[in-house]
Amino acid sequence: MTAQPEDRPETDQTEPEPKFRRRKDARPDEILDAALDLFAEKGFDRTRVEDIARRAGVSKGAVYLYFPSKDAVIEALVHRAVGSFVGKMADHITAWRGDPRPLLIRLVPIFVERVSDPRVLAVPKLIIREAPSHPKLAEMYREQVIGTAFPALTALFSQAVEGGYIRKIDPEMAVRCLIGPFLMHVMLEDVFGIRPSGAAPGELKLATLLDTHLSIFFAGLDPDPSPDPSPQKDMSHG
Amino acid sequence: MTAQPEDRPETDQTEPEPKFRRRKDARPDEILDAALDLFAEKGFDRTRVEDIARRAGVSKGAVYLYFPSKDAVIEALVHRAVGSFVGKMADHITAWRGDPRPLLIRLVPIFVERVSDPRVLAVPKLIIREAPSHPKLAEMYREQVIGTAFPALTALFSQAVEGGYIRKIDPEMAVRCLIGPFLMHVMLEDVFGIRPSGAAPGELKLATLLDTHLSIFFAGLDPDPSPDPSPQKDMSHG
Amino acid sequence: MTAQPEDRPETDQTEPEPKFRRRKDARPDEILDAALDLFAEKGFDRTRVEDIARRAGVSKGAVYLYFPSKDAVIEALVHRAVGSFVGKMADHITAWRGDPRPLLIRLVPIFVERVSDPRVLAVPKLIIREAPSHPKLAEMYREQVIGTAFPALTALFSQAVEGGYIRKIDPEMAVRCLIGPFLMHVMLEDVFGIRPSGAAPGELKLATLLDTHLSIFFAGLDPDPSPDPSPQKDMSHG
Amino acid sequence: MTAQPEDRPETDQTEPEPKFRRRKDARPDEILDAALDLFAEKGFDRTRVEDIARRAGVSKGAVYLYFPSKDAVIEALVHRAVGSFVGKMADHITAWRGDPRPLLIRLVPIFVERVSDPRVLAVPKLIIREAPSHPKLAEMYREQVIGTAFPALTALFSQAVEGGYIRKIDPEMAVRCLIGPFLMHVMLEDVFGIRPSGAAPGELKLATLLDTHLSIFFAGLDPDPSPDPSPQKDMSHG
DNA sequence: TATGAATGAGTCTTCATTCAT
DNA sequence: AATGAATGAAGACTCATTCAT
Repeated sequence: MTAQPEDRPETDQTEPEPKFRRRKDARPDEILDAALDLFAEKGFDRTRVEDIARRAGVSKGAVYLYFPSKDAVIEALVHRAVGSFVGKMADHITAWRGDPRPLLIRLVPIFVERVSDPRVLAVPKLIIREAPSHPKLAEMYREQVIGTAFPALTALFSQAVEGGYIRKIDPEMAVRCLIGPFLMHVMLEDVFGIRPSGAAPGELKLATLLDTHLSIFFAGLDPDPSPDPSPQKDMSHG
Repeated sequence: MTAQPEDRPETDQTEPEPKFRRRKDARPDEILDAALDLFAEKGFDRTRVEDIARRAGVSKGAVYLYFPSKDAVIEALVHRAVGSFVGKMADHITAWRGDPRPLLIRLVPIFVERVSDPRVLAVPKLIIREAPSHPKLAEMYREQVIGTAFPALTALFSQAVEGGYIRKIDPEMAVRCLIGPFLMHVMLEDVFGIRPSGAAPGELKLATLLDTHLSIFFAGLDPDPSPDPSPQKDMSHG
Repeated sequence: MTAQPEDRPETDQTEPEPKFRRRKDARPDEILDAALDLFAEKGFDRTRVEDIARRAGVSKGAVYLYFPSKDAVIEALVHRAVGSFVGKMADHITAWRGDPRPLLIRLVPIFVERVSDPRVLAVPKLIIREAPSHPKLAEMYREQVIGTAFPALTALFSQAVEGGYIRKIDPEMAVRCLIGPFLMHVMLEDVFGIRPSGAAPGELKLATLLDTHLSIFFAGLDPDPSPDPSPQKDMSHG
Repeated sequence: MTAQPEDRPETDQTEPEPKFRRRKDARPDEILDAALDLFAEKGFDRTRVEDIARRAGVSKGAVYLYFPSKDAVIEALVHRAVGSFVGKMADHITAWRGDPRPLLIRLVPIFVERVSDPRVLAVPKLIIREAPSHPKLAEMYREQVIGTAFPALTALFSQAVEGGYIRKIDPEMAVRCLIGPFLMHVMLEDVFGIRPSGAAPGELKLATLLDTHLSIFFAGLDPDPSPDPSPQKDMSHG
């Protein structure tokens, strides 16, 4: 998942005129940044093109200089967000053989760090909201992001089950179990403003979630000790 | 979470006039049902009051006979959905002492069955989408549903950790790990149309997820055996 | 060529409420009348939908209750105008055999009387102006009006030439010679405000044109007497 | 009626710098040519200044270097078109005494040849269309062209009637009868794409019209022979 | 109660015109 | 002289809401 809006400011530093900057090439990104903020805040339909323009520091008409329509703005937003990040991660995952946990222990923190950037997280959150009215968005994201990451993870679990490295579980479902807690965590904050006790507004404490989740998930993946006659695990409950 | 719109038609049978103005008092619910379908399909902003009216089989003006505004419709929708279900469940959870797994193994399937009803699931999905433009909705849902269920589950894990029934994990995060996979599963279907291989459109295969998830999650909750060899687990719970 | 907007006012007299008249069926025509006036006055592009609405005594939105778009208004205008008048005239013309002059001396005044109604004349004038931006309009008029009348007149002259009733002229061109003077007359007034000396603004003095034109045109049609001295003209027709 | 835009390119050959800023003073004319094409094709309102600029091969801003506004462009167009042609013709006409036919048989073909140039014809066609929104245009054309030509022709017929050279007709109307067929012919092609059978698209076959029209019109002008058997017509003039 | 015609505020989009470069 | 990015006023169209019937 996504955008690197932080890259642009640096190039601006060298610009001689900070006032009337006709930085034709920077404008689209500035507009997208403004749009992302507003869409995340009020939703696509409640955001006026003029709002986007104002926040980007340009006039209403300028938006149409770079994007043919309001719909094109949100589409460009998603397009910009789907970078090579997921592809690279998927490659690593696909190449892996054996117990997935050593790989995940390295990769999940990278993923977590990435989604810790509100701007990065904003895109999938936006897609979740606008999917019914903008199927194109969901389609793009599915093709470029979900469709790359999920099959890779599914294959990872699949070969691990076959190799006996982990418990016999449905690989597709395991992927949902791996990622789900992060989604839950993020949505709880985004939709209801519910944060872990002690977290400041906007603070996600993803590290705590990561620790808790992986400690449970990884332990839960251990192969069933049945070939081992000693009954050290007691499942005799309800 | 929750309407049972299918219940109403039966009660209508007892009405004396089945021809004229039948189900007079059912109108609001019919309108809400129509609205729910449309909001789920196209989102709140893209649904016209006239669409709702048409689908409910009434005139545009009739909607305003029962609801003062379009916003009131979506609010009533959420209001109707938050019944006593969650409260009852929360009571059970709060009363529980000891290993949470025996309780969860009973409760989770009930929860799963409930969210298997598309109409029930439609409400939280709607809230997720409309939250930024309708904070009231999220607020209601947080107060009545999330705010009841999550603290109860948190307390459940909390006492279990304290009692040594499960691994030492952050209880708030554990709740996210418990529910997250279901959210992930549902959103994958809803937003991207991604279903487990072999599932028909609309089919959720929640049972498979439930099996996989709980087998991992429950095993993952086992107290770490190494630092604490003595099985001090107390099974005396109610 | 053709609306009869004058028919409606009479039916209104019987209406009980002159104020809030929800005469759903009269509205479209009122809107078309307003639109015709304004289009004729300022052109299609310079006329705002709100102008039309105001002149028709309704709100902007009401226009969209009856017409899906501004384009649809001008199209409906032309559609309404192409009535059966031309068809009936064309039938008479087509049925005629022999010297065309006795027929024309009856028909042309009827045509002239018809185009004396400013509302009737407004439509072809509008089409002339909007043809490049609304090819559909020109197409409709060509199919229903021009394409009916001109071929009929061409055939009329054609058979007259063959029968030796008139001079050997190109029938297609003769039609242009028959109608052209009226077009010239009308455009002179419409475009440049040039009227015959002594005519009041808006007054067309079509009768004078008719007299002059037909006296010249009819005399001009006489078969050339020199090569053929015998008056073989056959006046025995319907 | 009249521009000769084709004249300019030749004069450019004498320019010393064919590479840089060639035809500097030709720019306005190039812009007008581009504008004329586009106005004729899509109408004034549907033509964007940028379209004109692009077709003229200059930037949008350049148009404003030569013309203060879009309206000024169309006005310049008409201004450029009203040359001395009409004036000279009118002088000839005004000077004439006696039967107008010998004069017309010479002049009408010249007029016809002139309007055979699409660029020349484009201007009056444009005026017809834009008259309601640009009264200034019609005014200019009326003053310079119509107001010169029509009175001259009217006087021509007037003196001919008085001298007994032609039938007693209304001179003003006779002018309409003389020019009308050409207008009809041209509009039929322009508005409805209706051409004489056998004519290629854009081909006007004005010669055929001219033959037909003048043969009828001239014969039609003959003084009524009945009351006066003696052929008093005097054709002896230059 | 119920209807649906009517309203008009709100928003996207276009484009003539300006102006820094 | 020339460019084209930028502006913002203007206008088509939508739709929540009202209200006469």
